[in-house]
Amino acid sequence: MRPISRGRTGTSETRSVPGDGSRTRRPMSSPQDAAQVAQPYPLSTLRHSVSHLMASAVAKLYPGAQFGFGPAVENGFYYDFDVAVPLADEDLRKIEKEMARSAKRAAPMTRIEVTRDEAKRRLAAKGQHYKIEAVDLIPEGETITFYSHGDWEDLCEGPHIDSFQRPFYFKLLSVAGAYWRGDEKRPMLQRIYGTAFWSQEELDAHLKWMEEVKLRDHRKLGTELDLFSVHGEAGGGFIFWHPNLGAVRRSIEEFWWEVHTRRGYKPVYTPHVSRETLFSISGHLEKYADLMYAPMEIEEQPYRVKPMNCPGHIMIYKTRGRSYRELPLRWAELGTVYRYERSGVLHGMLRVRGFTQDDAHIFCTPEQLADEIAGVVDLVHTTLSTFGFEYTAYLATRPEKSIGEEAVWAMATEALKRAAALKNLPLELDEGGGAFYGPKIDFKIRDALGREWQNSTIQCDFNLPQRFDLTFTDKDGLQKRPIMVHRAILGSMERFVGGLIEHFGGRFPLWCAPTQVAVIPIREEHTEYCQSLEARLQHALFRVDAKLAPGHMNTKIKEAQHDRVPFMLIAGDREAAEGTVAVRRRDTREQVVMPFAEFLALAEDLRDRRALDLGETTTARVAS
RNA sequence: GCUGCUGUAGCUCAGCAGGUAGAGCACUUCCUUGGUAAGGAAGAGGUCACGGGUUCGAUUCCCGUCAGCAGCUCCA
Repeated sequence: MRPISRGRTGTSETRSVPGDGSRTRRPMSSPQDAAQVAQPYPLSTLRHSVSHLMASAVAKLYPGAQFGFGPAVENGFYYDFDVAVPLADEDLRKIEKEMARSAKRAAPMTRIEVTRDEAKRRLAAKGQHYKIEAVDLIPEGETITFYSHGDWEDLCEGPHIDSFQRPFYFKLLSVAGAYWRGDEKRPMLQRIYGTAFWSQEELDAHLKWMEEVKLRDHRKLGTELDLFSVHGEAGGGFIFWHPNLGAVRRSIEEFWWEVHTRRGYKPVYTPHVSRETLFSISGHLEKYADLMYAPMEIEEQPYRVKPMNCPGHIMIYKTRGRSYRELPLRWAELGTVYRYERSGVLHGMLRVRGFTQDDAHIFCTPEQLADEIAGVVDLVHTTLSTFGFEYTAYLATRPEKSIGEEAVWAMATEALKRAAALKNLPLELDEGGGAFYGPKIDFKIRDALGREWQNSTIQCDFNLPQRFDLTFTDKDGLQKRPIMVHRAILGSMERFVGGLIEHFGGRFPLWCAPTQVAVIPIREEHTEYCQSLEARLQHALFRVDAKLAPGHMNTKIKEAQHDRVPFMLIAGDREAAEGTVAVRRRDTREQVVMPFAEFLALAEDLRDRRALDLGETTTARVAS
């Protein structure tokens, strides 16, 4: 299906939607992909064919163009070109027009088989040296084919649609650089992304979905809702959390500590800077040197800012002898780490240089491993479902380059499997995807827009306990080595909250919304009553925005709507006299009048059980 | 880091073939006392990202730096 993209698998085909910034946040198929009506060819075949059509248009418009690969991808297709001039958006429109013309002119697509030499001869005749290289990537013994339409032909395994006479709808979306064969040491080509569908409706729906993605972009909402900022003066990749997002984070942290405390985790705090020695014992200096910041000198000793929290937790473990009686130890830290990321990869809150992991380490015996992992699986479920995420779990097994005895790997992998089985967690297999120091379970969550990202992880580690010579005294009096489990559920506060902004489109559930209740007086003389509402709400620990400044009620309602405040309480003569409030929920224009105490009880209930919705009111009368 | 693009008021953006700038929203003040998404008027706000260069003169042209955007490569 993607013959000419042989040699490239996976990652790049997940990047077709603008606004996507990281591999851990791949856009999945938009809903339209699934909705297509029965066609003789899969959508990907159409898209791949359309990429050929695009290539032929580029060949015509930009003589001398060299061609790379042009596969169908998740949400469309791309083709890489080496053309002398940088392509801009206007060029895309030009190419689209030429595509439409040549689709009419040169409708049928035909396939021919050639020998390896013939293939190279044909490509050499056109001076297509990337394509000649591509021929060499085709395994010996495989049939080599060209597909053509009109006077354009392309090395390609197919399949393709039979003819551009079939109705189809396409759009070219963006252009950006891409290294030839994904190798940064090779020349950079220009990649044009596009998409195609069988019907105009599907194309429109997809474009609309892309618009929605753009509207929800956490960077856009970050400005619009006064959530966070980054500053040139402070350097890229460092997030400044504004009070609004601070409130969101605090709520999440409280929730996080709550569920962790329930599961027997204890808080620890470790320094941000340590002597380099610590990281050379841990091996980070060697393994992760390129992501660590340069040393700073303190009294002639090199110190480093921490890229990970684990060595710190290990220091605590090692302060005294440990008995089997006290295992498992579960130590948690919202630990802020700093990692060097190349400037070009920084992306809002999703890819930064300083971030806070919701980290924890479990020190346990091999016998305890499965139960401990099962506990984390529970915790992952509790946490993710609170935000309305569905997820898939992947068991990542031993990679080629790894350390540790086979028996230990087998034991830990078995423990992961057993834990999953215990919790009825289906596991997909990620063969050889484990860390070099142990197997793991990764969780991929699916957000409200159908995009997938990876945050939660449970990793067994045989390496660090060994490097730091961790021991515990077992029942039999022998010194034994504990297993260390690294686990993060949210991943990092930055990435998780950045993703949450998009998942909720800025409309946070009540429990973590920046402002939870707006109080709006109808006239200035209702200020006093509104102040009393504000005080009572604040006393109940709600974040309240009492809009008491002079100004019109309508404007205040508009502001609260803009800020996506879950509840608006509006109060005038009647409400002040009766001790009631007119409650208006976000996303509806309806209001219900109820006694303030009733509202308070309702809101507290929604908040305290961290409901995703804003509830319903059945008892109160609808305001006239 | 690489390729391409971008940086003008708090935000969204005009403008300038080189003669130091404008709109809407937001903000301030005054008027408006309004029952569910923008009442009216006036005002304030800019070293046109920063540093060099070319020029009589640079926000505009050139170079560099910083930051951002779309990707590539790599990760929570």
